[in-house]
Amino acid sequence: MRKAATIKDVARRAGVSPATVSNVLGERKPVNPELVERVRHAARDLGYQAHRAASYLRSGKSRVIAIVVPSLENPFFTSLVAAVEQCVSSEHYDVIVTSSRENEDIERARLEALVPWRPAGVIIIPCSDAFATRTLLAAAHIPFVVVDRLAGPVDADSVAIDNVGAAALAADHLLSLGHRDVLIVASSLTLANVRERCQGIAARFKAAGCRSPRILEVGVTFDSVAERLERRIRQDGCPGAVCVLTNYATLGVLRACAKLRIAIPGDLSFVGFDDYTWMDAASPSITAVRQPVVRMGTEAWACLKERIAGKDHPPACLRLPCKLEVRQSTAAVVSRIAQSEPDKNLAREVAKTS
Amino acid sequence: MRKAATIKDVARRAGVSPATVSNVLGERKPVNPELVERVRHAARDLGYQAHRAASYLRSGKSRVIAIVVPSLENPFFTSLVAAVEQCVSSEHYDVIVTSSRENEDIERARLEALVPWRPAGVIIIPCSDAFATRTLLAAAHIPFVVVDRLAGPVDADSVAIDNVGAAALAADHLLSLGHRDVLIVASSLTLANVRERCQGIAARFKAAGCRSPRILEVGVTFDSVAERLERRIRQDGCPGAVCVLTNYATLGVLRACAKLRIAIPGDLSFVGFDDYTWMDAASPSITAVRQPVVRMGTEAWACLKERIAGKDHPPACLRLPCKLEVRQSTAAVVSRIAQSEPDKNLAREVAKTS
DNA sequence: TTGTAAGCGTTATCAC
DNA sequence: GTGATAACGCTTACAA
Repeated sequence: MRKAATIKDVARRAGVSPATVSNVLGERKPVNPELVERVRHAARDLGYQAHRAASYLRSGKSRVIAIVVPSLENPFFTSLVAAVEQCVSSEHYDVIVTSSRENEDIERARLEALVPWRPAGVIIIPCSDAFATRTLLAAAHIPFVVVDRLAGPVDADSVAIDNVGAAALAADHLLSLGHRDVLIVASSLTLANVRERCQGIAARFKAAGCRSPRILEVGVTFDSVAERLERRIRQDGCPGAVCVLTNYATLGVLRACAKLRIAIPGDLSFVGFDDYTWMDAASPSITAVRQPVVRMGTEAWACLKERIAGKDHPPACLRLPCKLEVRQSTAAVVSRIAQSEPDKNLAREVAKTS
Repeated sequence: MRKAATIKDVARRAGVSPATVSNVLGERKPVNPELVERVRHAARDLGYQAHRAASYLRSGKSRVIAIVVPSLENPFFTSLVAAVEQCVSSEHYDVIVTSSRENEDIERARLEALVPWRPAGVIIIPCSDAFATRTLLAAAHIPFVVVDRLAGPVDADSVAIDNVGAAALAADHLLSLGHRDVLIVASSLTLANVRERCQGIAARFKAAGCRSPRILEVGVTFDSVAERLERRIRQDGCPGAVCVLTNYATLGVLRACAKLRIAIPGDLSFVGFDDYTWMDAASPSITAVRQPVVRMGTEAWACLKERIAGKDHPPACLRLPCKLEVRQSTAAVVSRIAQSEPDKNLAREVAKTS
């Protein structure tokens, strides 16, 4: 038994034609119950499995979904992959996963490698708002859904969080605790979702009659976050609160605080972005905005499925609400002095710690 | 341009035969430079991309690697996926990813769905040592490499860490700090890798003339870990040190300690398993055994590639060394009393906290 | 209801 | 070096 059994082998063994085998196994056309039994039996005996490449080639239906994410080291993205994989596999599709490693050239190269598979559909988190690679998918007539990162109004199906609302949750929480001296820490303002989150915070502060928090851009790597935040705090002193708008930055802030011996929430109240298990286990546990990642995955798949089915409505544009998980890293402001005037003593002390 | 261009379209446009197009684009046979140019040009004009299903069907070479992991929510597994994806995609293979969600039935179902793709090879972390599903792969003559979880001597290529040595690193570290009262926390002793890690610790303690640490099994979910550890500490008091042998358990221990107000490393020294970014950012930062996950991925791919190439040597059995990252969560024992006799005061105080 | 035969897009074989 | 032609394993008209 060196080579795998083919449909002809099964047909011969069951004493029927290949077409009948196909009809039985694919449950396409009604077949005489007796033959069904014989075919099923023969298939089982031979361990027959239809060759997917062959059936796809003939039928034109591919049963493959590709998912492209900027990184497989970021739990937000892998959770999305997990969610999609679960939906999709329950409907007998398989998932090709690919990472662009936050690099547009890699994104393009990976997509070029995917197109020849002619997947039934693609779910993609582009590594930049420009999403220049969309032309590749459009040219190949492959339906796709954009998740998480998208610039303003897109003329394609998209699923993301309500960025403005998510950030507003964090802002309201800090405002209600009396914080006015807040620093926003975000990866890069070139991403529209980050800009929207900033707007969400600014709007709430404005509504509360406060000046907009300053923004610190810190890049996408863990190290750059910690380093730039550290430099900022050494220069300008420690703000009363930090609100992070991208998940990687959350860890960088914690490291910087640990290094500078800034107590959370004593010296600094802290709101993280994304909600991971470790945030609940950390001491103090971290208050954070939780993205509905599983729902994002299921909604993206729902969108995509419609397109695969050939539905031709105008682009869907889903914006999902987030939740704020309030934990121990945020506390009420105690003195009015500390909030209106950054603590110069701490700043000086911190500067010595080098 | 409703349908994608085929090789025939390119041939017609370049004024050559399909065979020549195939030879040019696949760089199989030497072709007249002038024709090469014409073919390349025509292909570019038409945006031609060879249909992978068709080429696979004819050539029998699939360029797909499947990777099966027990979970896509565990960073150790996703890092492995990331590592493999990077290796494999650089050699023009694509990756089908599938999660068994720690369930043998799902593992079987997913593998049954994969086999019809006839992937060139499979990299799998089985969800149990039994790895009953291996027969599926063997029957289909699909080469595979087992990673991380394997029971004793396997007659298949395997890549894992040196479990005994990894745990010994943790044991030596704790011993050198004067710890004798150590509690081992592990998911489940039904996994051979966990048993080996326990042995590694026991061996070092024996060599140091100490009694073997007790072992607490805590299951595979975050909640069960925290809950069972909490119960244990309330009953028996707080040990001088905890050594965790599975990555999920690391977080559970931290949560339990936070809840019981056990200070790390003041009351309890703590060694985690696996080394994630958050461990470095946590306060205190966490001493942990680091698995060489990227190397595990590259080695698994190297093994698999040999099998795909048809090499027929006896099964490779790679065991990679781990490193211990010493950080702030472990400290030397201060008083001799505290170490030989668990602190009953703490235990009593803790019991009140309910 | 079942069988026959064509053909999906590619690559391999073998003439030329 | 190049081009017909067949064949990969399957699905699907269409004929019986």
